[in-house]
Amino acid sequence: MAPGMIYGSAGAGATNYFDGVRVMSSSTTTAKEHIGSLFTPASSSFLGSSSMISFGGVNGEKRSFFGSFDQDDNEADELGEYFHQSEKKRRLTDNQVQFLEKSFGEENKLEPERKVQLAKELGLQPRQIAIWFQNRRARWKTKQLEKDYEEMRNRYDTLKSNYNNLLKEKENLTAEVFQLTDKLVIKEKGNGQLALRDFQKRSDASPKEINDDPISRVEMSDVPAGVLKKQQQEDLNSAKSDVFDSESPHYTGDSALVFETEHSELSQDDDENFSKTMLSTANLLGKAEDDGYPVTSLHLTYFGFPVEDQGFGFWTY
DNA sequence: TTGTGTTTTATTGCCTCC
DNA sequence: GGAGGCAATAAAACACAA
Repeated sequence: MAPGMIYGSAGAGATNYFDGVRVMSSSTTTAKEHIGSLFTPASSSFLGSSSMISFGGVNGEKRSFFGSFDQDDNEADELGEYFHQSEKKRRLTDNQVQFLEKSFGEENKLEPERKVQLAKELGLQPRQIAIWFQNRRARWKTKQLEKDYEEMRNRYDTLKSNYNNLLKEKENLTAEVFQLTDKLVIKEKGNGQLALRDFQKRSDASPKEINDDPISRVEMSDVPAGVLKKQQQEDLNSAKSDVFDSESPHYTGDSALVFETEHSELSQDDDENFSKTMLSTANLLGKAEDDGYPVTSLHLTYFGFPVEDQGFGFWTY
């Protein structure tokens, strides 16, 4: 705003303010002209308006009003200083701001009556009160947004932390499963009792039977190709165990191998589900591998899958 | 003292409501 | 159509480091 202008000049189609009231007009008459005709220095009710009139040459100096403000000064001195500021934008006094803040705290919207009342009490233009409230609402909104953002970020951080903890827990549990599996394998090795007596039953179960089973069918899609291939090989009786060598006392010269595990103790009914269990196991191993846990030939071997790579095979474990 | 960033006051244009 | 709210913006006032 140019110095000396009162709430904006009346340019073509411009918005003007007369005594705090917004005037939408194309008139070229400036608000100053209106105010000037009404200005009466003795009128206390016009103090606010006078604050918006150019004081160029009255004081000549620019001074920091807030910086020099003494809290002990009375209201009159304060207003006096207020009006002695230069013609440009003037900051409200501490007392004025305090008063407005208090009012804003009570209600952040401004009814017309309240606006006029505040303007009278503070010696300001009603329009100035309206502007102050508008700007104050904008500041409040910004602060509120920052607060909301901070709150959401904290919630996100908490969720993320919980997620990471769960992930870690899952990793630990998976590692534990593998450790226990390894121990079981070692235990089996110690017993040295690998049985093949169930071999015949299992080898009788054709791949078709397995794949026709609804449970197996669902799980088949999750079995890694490599593991599946081995399983199919086994089921087709086309592969010869590479784990047992021909000199092993348990070697029968037949294709698949079966360890002597709890499986051998299973009932006839349970045994029929053995192939399904094998697929489930393969599924588990495949998932573990997907999760980044190395599935060794040891694991495959333990669960009854033929393993070709003997670099770290069963007997040398 | 000066440059620069922040805050405050005020304007403008658009929108909604009555 | 007028009054008032809001977002975007301008510009003065202010704070502060170099």
